[in-house]
Amino acid sequence: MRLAELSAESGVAVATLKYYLREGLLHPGRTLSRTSADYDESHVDRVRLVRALSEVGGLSLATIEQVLEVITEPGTDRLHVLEAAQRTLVRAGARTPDGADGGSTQRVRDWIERHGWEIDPMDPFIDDLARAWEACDHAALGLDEDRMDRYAEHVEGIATVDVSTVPEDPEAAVRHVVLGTLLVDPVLVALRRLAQQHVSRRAERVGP
Amino acid sequence: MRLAELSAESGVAVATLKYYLREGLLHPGRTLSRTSADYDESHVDRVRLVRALSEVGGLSLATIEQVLEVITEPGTDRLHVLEAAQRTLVRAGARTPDGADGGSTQRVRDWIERHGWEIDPMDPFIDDLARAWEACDHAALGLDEDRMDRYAEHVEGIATVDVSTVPEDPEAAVRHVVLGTLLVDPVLVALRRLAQQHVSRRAERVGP
DNA sequence: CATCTTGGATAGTGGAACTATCTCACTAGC
DNA sequence: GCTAGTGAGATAGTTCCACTATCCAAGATG
Repeated sequence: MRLAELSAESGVAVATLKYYLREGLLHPGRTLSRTSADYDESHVDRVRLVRALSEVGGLSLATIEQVLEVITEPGTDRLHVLEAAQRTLVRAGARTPDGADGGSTQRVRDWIERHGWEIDPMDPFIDDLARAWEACDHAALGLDEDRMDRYAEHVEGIATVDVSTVPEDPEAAVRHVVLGTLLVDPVLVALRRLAQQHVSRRAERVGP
Repeated sequence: MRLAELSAESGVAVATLKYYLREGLLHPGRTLSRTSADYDESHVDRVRLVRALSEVGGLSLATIEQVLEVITEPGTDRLHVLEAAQRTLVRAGARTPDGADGGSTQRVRDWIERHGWEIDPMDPFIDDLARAWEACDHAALGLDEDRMDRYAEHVEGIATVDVSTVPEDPEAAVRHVVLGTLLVDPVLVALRRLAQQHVSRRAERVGP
């Protein structure tokens, strides 16, 4: 198919597709002549994935490029699947260069240990959690360790579902973990809003 | 305190604080003379909140302005606390103007009904969920209704914790719900990453 | 053959979030 | 009192990002 057809198929403007080609987000089509190239289903899929990561996942195009690099690159050996995926996710989530201060990071490490989770103490998501927790503190939301325990219990259930659905094939696994993490996040966020509605409505009916 | 002190206290550049003042994100200090104004703790808190919503929550300054408007505005009556909060959150989460197509929205409505949640069929988060779910479909992540049920079960637990921690006072409640939703999202996202690590490591030790 | 597309290259646009400069009143030190 | 320096406010400029519009030459189309 030609670029204009790819545009029609994916709903993305031709000029934008050219831009994606330039930026390396979209692999070039098979050049037929100086004025025509052939694109196939893989291009449609790719464009849709880029749009999904951008619009639903909220990632920047630069980040998307890195994500694509990892999930399309073969040669990840079986043992390091999750490791590779996590490394990608770390870079995908990188927001500000400045980390949380040492104190709040230590609080997270302590909490993890007390909670009984087996996590590498240098895991970069510890820093993310520390920053997010700290922000809740400043806003006086009363997010204490007890409430964190209760959240963690439910999140562990979610993670169990996540892990149980990872395919055997190592290459598919990296793709699944990376995309499953990035794209399911918004699903869970929306579910949380809906569940809050349901729960509070139920409480209202039962309560006063 | 003077603007320079507020800057030192909050770690935000003076020029940026001036910009926030111009944009109405920061309430003006008490003007002492043509060349000095007095800022207090409320300003420090406000700046930290803006930074938290921006850096941790990933909101745009325009959105933050709307959020601040709602949580600082008094006069929300007791009954409409959650409604007001949800309306704010809808606007806070608004990304792209185009919604999901009718089919995938209907699937979400059907799923909600089968799942037994009591949700307004016109709730705007249904559209968010539809879009996010659709994106997972395109990526072939195998997110079927069964897996959605399992996610929902755990998310309901999270929402129960959320609702149980909302304060009685209606004004405090709006603030708590809005900020608690926006700022705790990143906490849960980070927790999910860590929990995946923990769960998969545990599975590895038990399994092959 | 004349016209219309197409792919590729280059430059321009608009919005967001700052940042730098300028002016002028005020204040502190002498 | 006088001068040097600082702070507040206003204005204009910068940087980055994600596109978008224009141009051109080669090739397809009628």
